Amino acid sequence: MDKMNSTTTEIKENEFLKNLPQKQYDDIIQSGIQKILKPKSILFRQGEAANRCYLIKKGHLKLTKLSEQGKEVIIRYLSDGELTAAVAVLNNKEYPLTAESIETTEVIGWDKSTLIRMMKNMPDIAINALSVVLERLDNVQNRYMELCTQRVEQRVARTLLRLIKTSGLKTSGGICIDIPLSRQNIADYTGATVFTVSRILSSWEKLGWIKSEREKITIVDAHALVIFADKIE
Amino acid sequence: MDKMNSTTTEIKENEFLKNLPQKQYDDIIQSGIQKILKPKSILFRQGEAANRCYLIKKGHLKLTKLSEQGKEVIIRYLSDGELTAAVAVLNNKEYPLTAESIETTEVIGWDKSTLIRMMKNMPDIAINALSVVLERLDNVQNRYMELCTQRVEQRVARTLLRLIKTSGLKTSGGICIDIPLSRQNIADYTGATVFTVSRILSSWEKLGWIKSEREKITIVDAHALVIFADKIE
DNA sequence: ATACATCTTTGCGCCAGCGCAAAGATAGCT
DNA sequence: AGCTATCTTTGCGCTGGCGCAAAGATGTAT
Repeated sequence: MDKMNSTTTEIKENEFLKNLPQKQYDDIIQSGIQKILKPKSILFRQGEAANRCYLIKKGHLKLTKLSEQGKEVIIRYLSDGELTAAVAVLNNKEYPLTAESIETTEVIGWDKSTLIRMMKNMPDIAINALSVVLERLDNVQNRYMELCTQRVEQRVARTLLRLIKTSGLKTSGGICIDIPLSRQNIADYTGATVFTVSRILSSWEKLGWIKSEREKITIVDAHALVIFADKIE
Repeated sequence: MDKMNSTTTEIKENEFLKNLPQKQYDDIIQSGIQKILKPKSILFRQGEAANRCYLIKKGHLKLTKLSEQGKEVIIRYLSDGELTAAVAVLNNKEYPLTAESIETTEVIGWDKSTLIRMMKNMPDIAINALSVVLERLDNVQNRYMELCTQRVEQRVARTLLRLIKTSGLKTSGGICIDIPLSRQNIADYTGATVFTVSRILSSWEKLGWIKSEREKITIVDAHALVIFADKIE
């Protein structure tokens, strides 16, 4: 059992704190505030004044936005090494979305003045941050395009494949997605409804492509899913 | 007749080159390559090796992505003061999308080494760039949410209102969107089809909310459109 | 002027996916 | 063990918006 990684175009090659001398690295870690979140707790909430940005040391966060109709949309799942809420801090605004921990999650937070000071003293940090954010932008733009051009089935397939990359765990029965993931979550993430997602997953289970339990999905035949996701019709 | 601006939450408050001493400003401009694009010409194409990033001095760019099915999706319209393709340059990749000029457009381009050097010497540049990109990320995430939760009519309404902010021109008959904008463009931008967009605009024209000619739209009753865009049902 | 290309409109049929309802499955709590 | 809360599945009807076809409108080149 080991973490999946690499092999595809979406490798996590941008780390916020990469390429830094040990001394600077230590300094940065020191000047931040450590937090340990219990599962399912809120790190910050959409609409609150944004005073800190966070780096995930360990665990996973779910980023969601609430639409005016009160529907929750999942913008992204974040895992270790990723940065969030830089927007808000830099531009002195409200948090544009809500961040909730999935499991026990450790983060480091910096406030605006500290962040700015660090970036002015160590330009590499600003460059790294830029690189991380650009990667994220690219990701959302790709999903925006998919939402415009593909139908639900394909989007769900791609979503599962993406989740494998960040949270896949090899097991004897296939690759298991190592975070609790309900049908509703997938629906909120892909712009669909629970019902449709449930029907789709059921059909894939019948085909033997996946196995699923409550809030847990194991991909048995990833290849079949890849073919399906890339299928043009 | 004057350019619209401000009044709303989406003020363009992040400029790549703001807060810089004149000397540095001049230095930066000097080290870039000026280009003047004729209308409808390609600045860079999706998939090409990315060697430069660009700042728009004057004019408008249309950013599009081609889906695997060959459908064009409009990711964004950019206007003066905005930055593009930083992704590609920083991460040494291909351009993730195509940039095409709408009218005659002036840009300045920097290559990777120049950009990095500038950011290391003048951290404010990296911070500004970060701020610009974060603003863009926020924008796409909002539109992603809209695509997930709203129906075509509302998305089109919001799109027109957004375009007013960056490219609106007050005229006697209302606010005109000052770039050639076809039904197809709006469809590609909102994740809809030409037909649906055409029907929607026709109905609004009957209601007296807008007036339209070929590739040109004038908003007569912006207020009605705002009410409609915010309507929860 | 004429021809060609592109953009726009409208009718009509169709279906992917939603919405609701209701029942079954699974987990946590006392 | 039993109760409650949450998650999942499935049937069924409905519709927003797509897809196609075909005609009209507007702009551009020869």
